[in-house]
Amino acid sequence: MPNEQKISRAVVSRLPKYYRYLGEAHDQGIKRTSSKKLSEIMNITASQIRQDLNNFGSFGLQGYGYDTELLYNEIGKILGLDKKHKLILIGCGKIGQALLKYEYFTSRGFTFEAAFDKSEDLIGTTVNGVKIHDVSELADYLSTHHINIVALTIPKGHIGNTVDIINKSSVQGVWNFINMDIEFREGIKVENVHLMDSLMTLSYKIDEDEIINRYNVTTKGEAIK
Amino acid sequence: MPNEQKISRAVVSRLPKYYRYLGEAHDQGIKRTSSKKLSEIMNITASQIRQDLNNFGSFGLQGYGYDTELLYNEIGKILGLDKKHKLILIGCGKIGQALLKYEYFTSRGFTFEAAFDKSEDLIGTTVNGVKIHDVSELADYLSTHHINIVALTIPKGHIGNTVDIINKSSVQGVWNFINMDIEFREGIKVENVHLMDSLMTLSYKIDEDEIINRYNVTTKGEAIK
DNA sequence: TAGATTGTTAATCGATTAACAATC
DNA sequence: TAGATTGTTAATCGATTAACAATC
Repeated sequence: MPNEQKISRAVVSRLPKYYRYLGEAHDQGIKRTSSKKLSEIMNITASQIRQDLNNFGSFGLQGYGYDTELLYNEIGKILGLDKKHKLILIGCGKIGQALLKYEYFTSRGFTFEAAFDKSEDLIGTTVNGVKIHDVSELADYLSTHHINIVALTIPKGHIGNTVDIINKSSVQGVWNFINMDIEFREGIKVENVHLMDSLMTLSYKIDEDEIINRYNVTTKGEAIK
Repeated sequence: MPNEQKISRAVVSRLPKYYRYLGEAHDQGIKRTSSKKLSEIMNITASQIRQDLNNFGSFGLQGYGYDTELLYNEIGKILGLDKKHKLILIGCGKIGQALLKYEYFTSRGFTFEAAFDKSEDLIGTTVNGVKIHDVSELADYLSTHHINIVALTIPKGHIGNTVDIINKSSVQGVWNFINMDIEFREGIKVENVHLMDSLMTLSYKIDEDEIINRYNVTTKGEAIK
């Protein structure tokens, strides 16, 4: 609150990657690492790694480097993985069910407490131990259970009053798989997974050289010569 | 080739977003727009929008703005959406099947030609009209069919020689849902969907203020006063 | 001790924002 | 014509890289 010095999104986006590589190193029994060693396996400069870490503290030792496990755990704490996170799922289509079944989330402290759908065929059934409720019970559920994160996996056209219900709850974050940007109330953090955007980006990359050339030649005089 | 002036990743990541908003405006019958109007609905500065577009050409008219449909189509072309893309799916779990069923991909020219899995229960069946083959036929399939993009949705531990097979094929891009960074041969473009990273990022955002405070107080002297 | 590597400051590079002439 | 808005150049801001003193 006093020192509201935000960390840049570029840094934050690298944290899970550090966590992943440190976890692998730790699993391989590597007790000690350094910004130089990490930079080689991660394709990030050693300087950037040290700068990134220094946003949060000093975790290394001069002349030695970093203790793999210690750094792994520290980054885990920065990412909030030392806490339990309670999730609910709204929308139990294929993607939603995939999330319910992905054990890796549970092992990192993210557990689905309930799921919601409007399909009669799904309501009352259970996926990986998680019960699917009628979505009409959503507002009531959220007012009687403390939930940290909502995973939103309903089709774009079926949102209805879901956003309102979430805004009136004490939910802290929304993991949004719907292919649109949704504004929630102040205080609710949003992380988007826009699959269509991702696929379009891949399509762009594939033809990038050709595309740049096309537009350079067409529109920029000097590019012809 | 002559003017290999790469476009920054920051710009590229905004292109699908422009495409999305322009598509919505077009659907609403809005014939004409401007960097100012777009900036208001997209929370991007007008200046940045104009800079981004100018990487590819001049699509507007002074004093007028942009023709919604024209700009929509131009960005579509930049993203390669004027071409057909043939995909195959490797790994027919829940996420894979979700991809097979998502009609929006097809409507943008991305079609799944075949799917592969190792489960006896799935081989020979069909999901949304796409036949599931034995993964042992993958190398043979890729050598006899021209495929642009591979969607990789197998569990981390079951990769086997899949990467080798892809590297030996003429595939242009890999849409990777496996929670690890995979190096493919030169020329194959990769787009990652790291769901665990995404969820960790959300977890970070939720506790961001607290985390920054914790580390500031602990490690930075001046933050205490 | 000599070598290694951090934490951190300074330099560079790149991306975003501002400004404005051109012109519809 | 007057007003609007582009395309583009210049200014600013922020992120990355380089350098190095501190020190294990």
